[in-house]
Amino acid sequence: MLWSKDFIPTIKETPQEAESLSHQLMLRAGLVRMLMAGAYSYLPLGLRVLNNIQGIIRQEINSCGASELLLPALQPQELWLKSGRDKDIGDVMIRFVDRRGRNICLGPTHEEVITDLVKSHISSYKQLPLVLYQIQTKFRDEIRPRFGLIRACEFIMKDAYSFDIDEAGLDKNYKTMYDAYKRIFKRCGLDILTTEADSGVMGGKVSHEFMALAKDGEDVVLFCPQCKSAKTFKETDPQKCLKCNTGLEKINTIELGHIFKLGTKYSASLGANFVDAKGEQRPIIMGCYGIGVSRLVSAIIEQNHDKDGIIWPKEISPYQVIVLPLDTTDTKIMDKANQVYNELGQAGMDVLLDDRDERAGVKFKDADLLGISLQIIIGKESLKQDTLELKIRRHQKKIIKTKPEIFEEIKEFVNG
RNA sequence: CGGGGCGUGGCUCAGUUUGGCUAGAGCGCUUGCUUUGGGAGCAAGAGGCCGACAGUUCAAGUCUGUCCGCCCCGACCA
Repeated sequence: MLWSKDFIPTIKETPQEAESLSHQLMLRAGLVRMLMAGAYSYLPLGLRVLNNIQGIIRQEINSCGASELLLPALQPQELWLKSGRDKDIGDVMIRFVDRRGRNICLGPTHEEVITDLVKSHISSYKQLPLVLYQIQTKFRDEIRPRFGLIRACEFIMKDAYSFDIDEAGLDKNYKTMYDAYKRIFKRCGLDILTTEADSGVMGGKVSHEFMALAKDGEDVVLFCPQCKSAKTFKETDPQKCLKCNTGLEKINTIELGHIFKLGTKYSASLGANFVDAKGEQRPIIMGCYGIGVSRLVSAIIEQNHDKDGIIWPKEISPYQVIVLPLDTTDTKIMDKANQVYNELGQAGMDVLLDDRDERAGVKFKDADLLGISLQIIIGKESLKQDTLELKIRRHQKKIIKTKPEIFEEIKEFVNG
């Protein structure tokens, strides 16, 4: 992609509307723009990041034997009355009456909808277990949207649901999902803690949260430096670890994922039963597994940045390489830049060419701000010596070698 | 919803305390010349009903009231 044809509005100064660091960098790097509090437009670069995150999630969740589907955001409120959650969810759910007088809501989550769907097509233990998931936009009229994408009223969630004949099956799916979550967050370059958590509105007995350490995070978690374990406490705060008696530390985190053993809460209330081997009707045993996909973008930035801007983990980087010709009026430099750009593209790389007629300083600053993993700098020097200059954004390390050698370095970086 | 802060060209802000006549700066944008490896220099331009409405006054960006919007702290959550 050519920068001049793309839409990457970078901002030099810190926007007044943003206080938290990830929010500031997202705006400055041209990833998102606010439409109103809690609702954001994803610009081309932001969408690329989002797609990369979703790609990782799909790979890992598919490998758990789950099938992706897509449920409607529009839901009948009736389902929520049946499940008994209508009152619990309260005003967080966006409700309206359509022209036919039906009471509709915009889905804040989809346990009811998926249970209703599965109910009419699953009738035998032979059809179970089943794991379904979707990546979809959720709507919640949050009491206070804040920190940009961290708490938005419209956000993207990956929500998976497991259906089993017994607790043992649920335990197995739960563990599989738990392990997949660990892999997902690792590939996203995130340092996370898992905590035993309160199930809240979701219901069920057991749940775990996946928390990213972040200075600007809104969730305070109690962490035991000895056991490396953490717990969220809603009311009473113990001073010391219950296992080893070490003093607990309070740390700020962002909740990225939450998984629940739901049991029969939804299957029982909505009548999702199956016939077991003995011919008896029993409610399906369910689990649900959420990841805040758009929230991940913020968390990744919180954990991967320096004073100059974002440093994307390589699988997340909106482009793998950015090529910086330092003088667009010099045809030799531009020829070389175009050549490198084309060859990298032919080699299957995602490449951005900064073909703007800007001074070198502007290009360096913007490239560092965007945080694309690799930069190829083409100026008079590299032209004279017939070499290429590669800069790795994470350590700002510069490598000057011949073109084939640099291409080899890039390959190694991407695959290594 | 309760508490606090803010609202002035696209962006960051000054000016508001103590009302005063054509509303400013820097960045960005347009044109020209010069520059060209870490957000260039000079020159000439374009761009504003000072968040909205109502009031006080000879006079309101500035004072009063109401409303709207955004940010931060609390309950909620991925």
